[in-house]
Amino acid sequence: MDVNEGKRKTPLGRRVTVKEVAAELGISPSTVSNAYNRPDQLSADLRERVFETAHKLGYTGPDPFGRGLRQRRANVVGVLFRDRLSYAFADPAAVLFLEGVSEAVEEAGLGLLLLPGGSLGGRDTEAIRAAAVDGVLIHSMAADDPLVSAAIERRLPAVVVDQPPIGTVPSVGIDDEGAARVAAEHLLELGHRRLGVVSFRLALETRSGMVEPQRRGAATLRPSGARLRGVAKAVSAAGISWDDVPVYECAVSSPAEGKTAAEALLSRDPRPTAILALSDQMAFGVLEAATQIGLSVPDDLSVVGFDDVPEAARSAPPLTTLHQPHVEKGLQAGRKLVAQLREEDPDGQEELFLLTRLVVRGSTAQAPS
Amino acid sequence: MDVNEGKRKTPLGRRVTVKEVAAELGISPSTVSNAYNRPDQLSADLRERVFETAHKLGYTGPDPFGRGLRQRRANVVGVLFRDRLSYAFADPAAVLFLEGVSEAVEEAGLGLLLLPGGSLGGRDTEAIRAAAVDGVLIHSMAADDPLVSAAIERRLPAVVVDQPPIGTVPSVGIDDEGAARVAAEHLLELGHRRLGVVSFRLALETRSGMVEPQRRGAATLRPSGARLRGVAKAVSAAGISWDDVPVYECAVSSPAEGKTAAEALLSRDPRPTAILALSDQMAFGVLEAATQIGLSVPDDLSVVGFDDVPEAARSAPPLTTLHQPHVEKGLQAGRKLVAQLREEDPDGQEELFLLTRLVVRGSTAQAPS
DNA sequence: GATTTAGTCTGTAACGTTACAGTAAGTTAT
DNA sequence: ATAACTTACTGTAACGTTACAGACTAAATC
Repeated sequence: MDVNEGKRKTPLGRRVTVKEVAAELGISPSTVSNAYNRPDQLSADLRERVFETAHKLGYTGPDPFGRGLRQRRANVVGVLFRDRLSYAFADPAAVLFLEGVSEAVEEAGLGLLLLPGGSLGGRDTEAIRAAAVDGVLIHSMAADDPLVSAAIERRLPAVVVDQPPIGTVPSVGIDDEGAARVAAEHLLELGHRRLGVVSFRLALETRSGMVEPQRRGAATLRPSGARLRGVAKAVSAAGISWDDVPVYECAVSSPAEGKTAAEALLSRDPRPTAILALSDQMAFGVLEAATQIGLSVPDDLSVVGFDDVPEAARSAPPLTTLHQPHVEKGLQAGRKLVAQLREEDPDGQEELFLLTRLVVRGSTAQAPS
Repeated sequence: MDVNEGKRKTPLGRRVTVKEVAAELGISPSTVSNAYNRPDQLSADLRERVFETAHKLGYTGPDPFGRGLRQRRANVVGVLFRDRLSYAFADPAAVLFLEGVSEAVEEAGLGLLLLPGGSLGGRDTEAIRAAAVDGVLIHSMAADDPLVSAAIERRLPAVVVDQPPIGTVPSVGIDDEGAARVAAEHLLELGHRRLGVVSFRLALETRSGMVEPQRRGAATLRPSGARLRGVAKAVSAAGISWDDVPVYECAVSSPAEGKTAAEALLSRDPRPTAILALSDQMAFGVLEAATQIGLSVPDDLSVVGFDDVPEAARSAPPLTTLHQPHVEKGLQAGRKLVAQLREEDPDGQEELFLLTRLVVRGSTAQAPS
């Protein structure tokens, strides 16, 4: 149960503290502390002697816990993920986001603490309550997630990503609706009239399968909900009934799920001539399904992805996809959080939108006549 | 400079503590603490009342710093990376490793703190010294890296990955030499006699370019050094002089660098008929270079990768590569560390080797005659 | 009726650090 | 010669928590 059953002693017995180093040198503990934290407060000579005796006694620098308690600061920012961490690492888009975040925290000299959203079902708020962090980045969580409330309650500086601002908590994201609309319009302009959509999760709870029209509007996860709205607007504008466009919801954004989704969509009659996937990962699964069924992409089937992960340029065929600046998103979110930590005056309320663009590659073509 | 210039007050003024909650209810602070940490130590009724008043006063649970100081435990494990964190996230192999680590820490209910190895040049040991962690995973660092010494000096439970055990610190890795030998033998068995090798970094300092024979043995980074040894043994056994096999060292393991490397190798006369890349990322760059030069893979050029990242199965052509259980590696390393945290009796000295295997796909074929 | 056991709750003393206010001596300016 | 700085160091009081040893009651056992 508990992580520490055994005895809790350092090999050498007791832990060495500033006090002991100070005693050994006949100076004040403050001076030892200053040797590590404010070199300008003592002579270079004494500082050197402090380090020497510290090393001799086995003191390895200020204890993080004592320092944290005193300074009320951890020099760490937390990132809160919707699902288990291992899911985040399996999602290239999330990884690119983290790449950007890590750039921001590194330039500020902070550490990066990853916090799991708990096993998919049970939302365990313990980790977020007990985390020693100065601020937190909330990544793509449902608006009604108890984890978000737990984070907000701690009144830590925070930034939310891919979701509307909450109270005074600023946000960073893209225009999901507009972007998806552009992607759909690309297919419509190529003459496709029978589309299929592969979406990822629409709400907190997990499910896979076809999405009935009445459920489409009720998404609590902003990205998928807004994107479906964008597609709906595009097809309606083209004179196609949105209710007639089949939408498949995947529980996780993976090639395997995307393949399952494509199999379901492509077995319908009439068969779609184009599939729009709301993530590249799922689009790769769509490509695989098409190949397996014997459909040629883009001749028999056009496929559009969303994200433009690096692999999209290398797939067979190269994927037409909606580019989203994932790294930049992480960088901006991280910087926004760091700014809050520094200035303590939240520029609040602010919502930052990053630009997207359609990248046309080899997976889309004119609709077959 | 400092992260906190401004005033450090909670919106509501002072921070609420267990003491205040206790005072409000006329009970002992210990009891309030117990309400959160040891529910069996008080009546369900009182516990409920504690939570109520806590909420009323704005107390959001035990402060992580105070708790950490008292318990001498953070419930967090750190992962130490060789380079900047953003580099780690850009490397799929490192990400898969993290996926495994996160699985291990989640099953133990711990957080995951990522620690940068500092900007490539300057090794900043500050982050590792000041990190509030219970243990640390040291990922693929050079044996002589000052960061490793800093970590070891703190006498934290630790596990090193892809590198020999240090003192009593156990390790997890693969048989790099044997694995690389298998990969090379595959090419030799296909009749290739003119090989080229694309390696990643051999030592702590960063450089790119051809590797002269005398430098090949002096690698301080275990994976690349051992793998080159494996290739050397394979080619020597086939009657080829290792000194005649061109080796190109890339500063980072990326497609772009791999492409540059391949361009250098393929412009040599006589041109290699097979290239062995020590990572899939670099192999993808080799494929790209070949296509651009007008060489067909595998007809004109065979390419072998190393890692078997998921994308290897989807590239054009699908990549023959040496499979390495990255996720498993992270999982085992994480579990080993957690075991140390729990039992405090390091099973020490232990070195765990995971199994690898060659996965033959479409990027290798018989040597052209 | 005496003794044990179990269930609740309490008081205090660390945990290791650094912010802050201050002292004492030396240096420079007026 | 006095005042005003500067440099180098000191002492103490928190920071917020929980481990630990016990105390008090009520119920169970002999």
